[in-house]
Amino acid sequence: MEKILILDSNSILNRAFYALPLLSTKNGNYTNGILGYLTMFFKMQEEFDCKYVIATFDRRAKTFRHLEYTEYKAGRKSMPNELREQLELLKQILRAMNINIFELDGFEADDLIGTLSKIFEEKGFEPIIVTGDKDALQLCSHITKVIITKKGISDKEIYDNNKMLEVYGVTPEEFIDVKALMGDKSDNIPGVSGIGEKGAVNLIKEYKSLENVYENLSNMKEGKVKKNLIEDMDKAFLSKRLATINRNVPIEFSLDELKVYNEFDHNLVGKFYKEYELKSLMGKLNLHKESSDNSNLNLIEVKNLEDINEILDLIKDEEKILYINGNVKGHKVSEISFENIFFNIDNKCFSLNKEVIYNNFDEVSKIFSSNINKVLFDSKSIYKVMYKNNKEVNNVIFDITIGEYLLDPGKEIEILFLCEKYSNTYLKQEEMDLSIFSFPEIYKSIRDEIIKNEMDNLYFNIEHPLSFVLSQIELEGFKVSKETLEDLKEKFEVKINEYTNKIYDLAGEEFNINSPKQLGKILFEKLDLPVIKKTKTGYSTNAEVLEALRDKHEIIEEILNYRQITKLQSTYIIGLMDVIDVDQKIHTSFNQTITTTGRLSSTEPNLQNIPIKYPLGREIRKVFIPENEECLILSADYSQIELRILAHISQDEEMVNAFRNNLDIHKITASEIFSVSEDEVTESMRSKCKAVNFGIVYGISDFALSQDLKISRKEAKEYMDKYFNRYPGVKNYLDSIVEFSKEKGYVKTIFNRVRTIPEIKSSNKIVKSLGERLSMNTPIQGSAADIIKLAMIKVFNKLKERKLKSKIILQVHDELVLNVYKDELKEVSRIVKDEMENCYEDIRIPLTVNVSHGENWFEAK
DNA sequence: TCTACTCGCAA
DNA sequence: GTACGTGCGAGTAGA
Repeated sequence: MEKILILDSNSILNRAFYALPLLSTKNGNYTNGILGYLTMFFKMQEEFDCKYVIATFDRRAKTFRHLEYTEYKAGRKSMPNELREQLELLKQILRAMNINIFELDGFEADDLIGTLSKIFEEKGFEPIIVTGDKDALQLCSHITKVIITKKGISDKEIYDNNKMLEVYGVTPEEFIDVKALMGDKSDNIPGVSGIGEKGAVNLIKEYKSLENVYENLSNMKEGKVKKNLIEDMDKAFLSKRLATINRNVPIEFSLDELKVYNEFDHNLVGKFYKEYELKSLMGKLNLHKESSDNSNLNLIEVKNLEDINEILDLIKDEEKILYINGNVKGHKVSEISFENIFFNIDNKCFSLNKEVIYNNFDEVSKIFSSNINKVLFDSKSIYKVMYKNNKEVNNVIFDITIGEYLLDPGKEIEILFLCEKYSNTYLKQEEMDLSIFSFPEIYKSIRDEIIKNEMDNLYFNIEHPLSFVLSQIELEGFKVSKETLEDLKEKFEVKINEYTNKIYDLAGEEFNINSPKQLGKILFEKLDLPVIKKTKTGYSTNAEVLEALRDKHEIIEEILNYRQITKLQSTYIIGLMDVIDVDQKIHTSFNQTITTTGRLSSTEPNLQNIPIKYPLGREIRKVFIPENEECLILSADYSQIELRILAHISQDEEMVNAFRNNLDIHKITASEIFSVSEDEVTESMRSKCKAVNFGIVYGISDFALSQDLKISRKEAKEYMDKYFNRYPGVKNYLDSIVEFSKEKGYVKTIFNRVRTIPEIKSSNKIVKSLGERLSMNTPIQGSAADIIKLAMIKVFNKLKERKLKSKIILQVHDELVLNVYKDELKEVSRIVKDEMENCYEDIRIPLTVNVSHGENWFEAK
């Protein structure tokens, strides 16, 4: 029997939308509902392989049910904008996929489905109805199946006549009467009060129909049920009319008009998927013509010196571009090495495995040091592995990963995806090696897009050269003192034991203090302390909660101490010990393509979050020491760079003046806000203003500010309002940037770094205000990131130009750390300060940098 | 071994 | 009523 798939589209889309997180494309289109819908569709199609597919939709017009009963579906939430905008797009995609769309004013999708399934059953088809809604169960039969999707899109239940009898004990037709009795909250169908699913099913099982229930009312035993039935008789019959799906909707069509699924233009649909970034669906299409044709992509395996010489010969033509994809493995610097390398010159592609590479390393190196222009994927790794072996990499003109990052920051960069996005090549995971064939197209597309978006200065003068600088910083590393680490470890261990014993004592039993679950049990059940806050899974035991309980029980203080010191011990002491390389140094790894604002991030280890706030944690900085006795650690940090940038772009007169006169900005702000003279500003006033400034820089909400300052949300809001009153220029600027973001959907930094803000279009108030804060904060934080990156390059080049031995060894967002030779201290201090302060000259107010030095990172502050 | 969750560090 | 800057990492708990 020929199968036909009928999709209750509104229902499925709705389920998918709420089941998946709110995904959006870089252009700000929401796609989660569509993705879920299509994923589910492909699953069904794979299982049933139907010749025809029909998608039915509700229309916005009122239906006969609304005319009969004005309250029908009353109180139902209107569709959120994020979902509504996906409807039209879904229809477009479905049409392209040869899926037949049925919708009709005055009728719900259910009625169309009922009618269609009846017609097709009569024509000898086997209809398969897919919906998230149990209403449709009345439509199943011995032939027609109804599939109910469960738990979003992953699970399903298949119903036919027999399954209905098995599960409910009633036939599909009888199920209408069950609904008439029990009603339906979501459709606002009243039913009979006091009768739920169980009661309704039992009545219909016994009497077979609603009509029969009422005919036999007199035989029924007295009681609540009978009373309710009598009282709600009108409601019951009304409910039946509402719940009955109309299977005689006037639709006319002939089979020849129906489009046959699978005869659609897969490439056209592929374009839709590509545009809307539905990459997981790509594999469902038969675009694999290109990838199955990949047999014509002939990767030449390089086996020996002779083959390498062939490449060396080819790259003599310096008009050409050499594309390189080198996979580097290994975490520690001492362990990194090539896993393999792919070259593409003039569309001739070569692969080298690690044996070949290392057996002929000098020859292979010549390819990298040659004069031909090169395009790389993840240039930093290549620099690292080559420079570690004292080999050069010359004439790198582009790095695909960094380019893509600028076009679409905050998204993981995958080569297979880039092949799809920019060169229409669909490769499977195991065909990854063939991606080198797509490099020329990917490169040209990304480069052109960068130029088109006026990001060429940002790319070529900042991000591109920065990659090399970072590679050198990582290779240089930060020397650490194992002895100091060991000392701290022992010291902390003693304390941890003390705290642990005290806590066990006070709790009256031993338990795992590290487990919030177990700790919660002790605190809030055994010791009966008041519950301040809950998490998804139980009691909250975070610092804020413990702080509030401090006076309630001695144990709290001990737990806070325990937490503080175990954090230091495990994350920092043990954590750092694990990553010390054979040269007694720690080599962090900077990620240049992670953050949405343009900041760097640091991993293995993260050296950008070494403690400083509290004395005990700060001790850890003593571990970080100079390279040798001739050296010192030098730290240079920008003073208030974000606020200075805010003053610069907002042109707020007061703020600009404050910085021009190099005043204490938090203090000034406090005297403004609290209307007192500067001398009268108390420490508490100042710290409040500092928190407000902080909030603006990091885009926190009034809620977060109130948490920080331990004040009410209202008060927090008041501080912010006062702040904006005193700095009208700032207020103006922030308002205008939010306007800009709403209109364009993105914001930019001083150097044209772009971040799209899809959140700003959200109908969810929380998400939208998050979007507004991101719009305000990204230009500030991002511009600061731009500037320090520029400074890093300038300092690096200056040190190199002067042939100084001192080196940059770390960046912590607004701080550069250097290993300085004592005999170079004066010169290096001057260079660092000068280059950092003056790397961006178009700024209206001075950037100031504080430079200090010491025997370790602790002292250099 | 993997994932989800909670917690806490920095700029 | 909700859950409210980011990125990294440790640890527990459950599959």
